[in-house]
Amino acid sequence: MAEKRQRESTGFLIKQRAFLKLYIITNIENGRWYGLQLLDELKKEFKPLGFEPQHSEIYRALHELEDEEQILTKIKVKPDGAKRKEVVVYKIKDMEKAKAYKKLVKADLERCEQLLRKALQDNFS
Amino acid sequence: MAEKRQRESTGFLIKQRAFLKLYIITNIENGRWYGLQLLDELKKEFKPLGFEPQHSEIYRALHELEDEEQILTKIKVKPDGAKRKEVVVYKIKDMEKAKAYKKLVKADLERCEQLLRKALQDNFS
DNA sequence: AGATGAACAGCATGTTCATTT
DNA sequence: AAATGAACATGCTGTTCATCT
Repeated sequence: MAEKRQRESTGFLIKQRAFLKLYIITNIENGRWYGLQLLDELKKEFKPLGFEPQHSEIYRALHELEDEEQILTKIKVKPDGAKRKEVVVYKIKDMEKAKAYKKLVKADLERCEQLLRKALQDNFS
Repeated sequence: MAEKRQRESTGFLIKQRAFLKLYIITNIENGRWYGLQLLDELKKEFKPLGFEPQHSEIYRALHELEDEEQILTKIKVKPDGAKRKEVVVYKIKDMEKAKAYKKLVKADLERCEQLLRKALQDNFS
């Protein structure tokens, strides 16, 4: 029944998922958001830099932040006028874990920045 | 018989393959190199930043630079003492293409740097 | 149409194996 | 063992489909 060996990272650049999780946490620290709302916001932010995330990645990030990281909880909210579908709004569940997660990602972002910086220096000067 | 639709990039960070190709070109501009030699050199360079590329990625990068990009050519060389296997050494075949490729990657690296920079600013200040 | 979620599919890349000297 | 190359395996993420209001 097929052992599944897991695969190691070679430590290249940060994954999109982690990058988005960081932004999601920060946004939710400042108020409640639901999935597509976050998608719109992030698309708007990154489009000038050529990056347009996909809705499914946002949902996957949210689900992992809830189930695995245990950083967020969700509340289902029926919107006002209510001809639209109910919305799944998230808020911070564990502020300590949120902080710890952000700290990790920060370190990785800085490492990645150094990698890119180094590449620019090593290959163009 | 199964049409294969191809998939678009969302434009997140640069791929490892392109990153390595850039370094390979630059190294080969300054002399001849073969695969494992490049691997050792690059591992040494990046290890302090937590990145350790794999031998197969180097070979794939070299093969693509030869076959698809048409930037390199190879020469098989029998090493001196010659108890070791012959070595596949590469040199620049098309300098113009090499320059053009590097220019593209440079632009992408700068874009990626901005993305990371932005993330650090947006989430930590 | 707006929102959420899951299934499906491709692709980049990590892992292993084969071959040669 | 050093070197090259290819086959195989897995995880990330893009695409599509289903369901609901």
